[in-house]
Amino acid sequence: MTAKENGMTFPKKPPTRAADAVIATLEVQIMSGALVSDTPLPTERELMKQFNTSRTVIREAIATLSNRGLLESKPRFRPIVRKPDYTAALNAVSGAVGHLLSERGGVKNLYESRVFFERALVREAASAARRDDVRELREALAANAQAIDDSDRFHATDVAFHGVLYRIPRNPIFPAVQKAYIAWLSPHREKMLRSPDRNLVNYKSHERIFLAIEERDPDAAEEALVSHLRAAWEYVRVTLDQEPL
Amino acid sequence: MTAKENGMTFPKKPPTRAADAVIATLEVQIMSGALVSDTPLPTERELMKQFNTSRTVIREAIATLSNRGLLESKPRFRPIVRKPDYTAALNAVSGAVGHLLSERGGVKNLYESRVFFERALVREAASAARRDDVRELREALAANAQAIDDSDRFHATDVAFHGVLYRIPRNPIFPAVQKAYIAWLSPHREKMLRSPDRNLVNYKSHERIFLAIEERDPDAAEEALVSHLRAAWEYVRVTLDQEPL
DNA sequence: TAGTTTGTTTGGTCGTACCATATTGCGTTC
DNA sequence: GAACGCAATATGGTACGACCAAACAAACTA
Repeated sequence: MTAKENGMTFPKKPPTRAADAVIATLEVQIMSGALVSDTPLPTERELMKQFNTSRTVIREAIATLSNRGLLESKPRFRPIVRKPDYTAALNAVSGAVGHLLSERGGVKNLYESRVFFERALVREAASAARRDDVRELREALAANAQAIDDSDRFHATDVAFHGVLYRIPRNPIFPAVQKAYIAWLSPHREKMLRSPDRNLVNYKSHERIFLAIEERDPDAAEEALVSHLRAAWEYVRVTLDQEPL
Repeated sequence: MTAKENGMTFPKKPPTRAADAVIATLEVQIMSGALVSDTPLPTERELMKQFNTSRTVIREAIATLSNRGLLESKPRFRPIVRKPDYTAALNAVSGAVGHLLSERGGVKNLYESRVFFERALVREAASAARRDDVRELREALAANAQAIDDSDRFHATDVAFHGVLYRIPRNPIFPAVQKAYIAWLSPHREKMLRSPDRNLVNYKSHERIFLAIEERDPDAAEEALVSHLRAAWEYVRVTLDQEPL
């Protein structure tokens, strides 16, 4: 009698790994808050008693959860529980994306997607920004202006200015997207030399964008944003000495 | 002689796990093509000879790479090498995103981001679509029309129609984004009842979008897209019986 | 030749052991 | 009594060896 005829077992046996159970349970405990965020996980030997399984399984589960971003494990320390937000989620792909960026056109594709996204952002801002948003944007612009002489501070205020744009639609996903762009593109940005001259040019661009938004002119805002980012891209490309991106 | 006195030990020893070396090596081999995509990895016992290490380390490395998306491992089969593309990258976040969706407003945020993204897509299509793009869109629309009576086929052609929009900017990231949206939102879509009536309404929306694009009218295209997706959302929301999304 | 059986390979799990480092706790010293 | 230093312990990282069950491959039978 073969297994086939025997029991009307599941048509498909669920190939369930023991580790999966542990993973699932821990996952639920983390997401439900039973395991508090930012606190260390119980020790491995504790968990193996708890789940009545071997350390192998526990360690595999920890590795998996760690790679999924629900745990943060440093070499010789207890893993830290991390209830992920959208930022962490996007962060989890950073490894895979890193490779894509190293391929031909990878960075350009990502940068173009950013331009595409921010174009839509400034249109949205120009047509739907609240008074508070405009004020916030104005303040970010002012801070940007005062940092023209200080390239480090300029970069920070630059990011902050764009960050306001990402917040205006009030969708928590968007700021996470910005962080992802920053994480993935900044390594390339850092290669470009900074100078007050460039800062001034960029500030002027920000000013144009802001004014267009303030005047509720989506087309002008989009155009300003595009020329701003395209120019920055050209600058990066040239600075990197024709490196085939 | 202890290891301490012996080697001119680094001021900071890089907390290098043995598994990391294996991971790095395999990573390079996969990305460089030395390990061909879609082929099975060598057996674990083979790898442990190759790297002169224990199976423990090999398995940890496999688990890590698997979670990073460079390997695809089914329960009792050899892991399959997968050189990741953007789709795989976004796929890697699906786990974390899944939980976010279950929280209040999660699905709505994601859906809104899709609306936001596709708004920009149709604008782009209306202003920059090539003749071929328009033709492709027309064909997708025709296929959509012929599937109104068949809800399953309608859904497929619906996705395909939107898919053309994602391809028009010719950025490989975008189709990956669409796949991610489909994967994350379709579970909710499946809850809604389908009917030729709804299909007809949706088809009409697609038609409006197409015509606006054909006439190179970004504003009209955007408006048509927004009303299309917002209506679909309302329908989902109502169908789900006020479930707090 | 087709289908079955048997033997081997291989991934999944387990237990134990050992090392190096973190952590803890105790005892010394000021 | 508090601060410091040092030893004991706890804990994570690695390794070895074993067993099981499923998958795979080969031999075998009808």
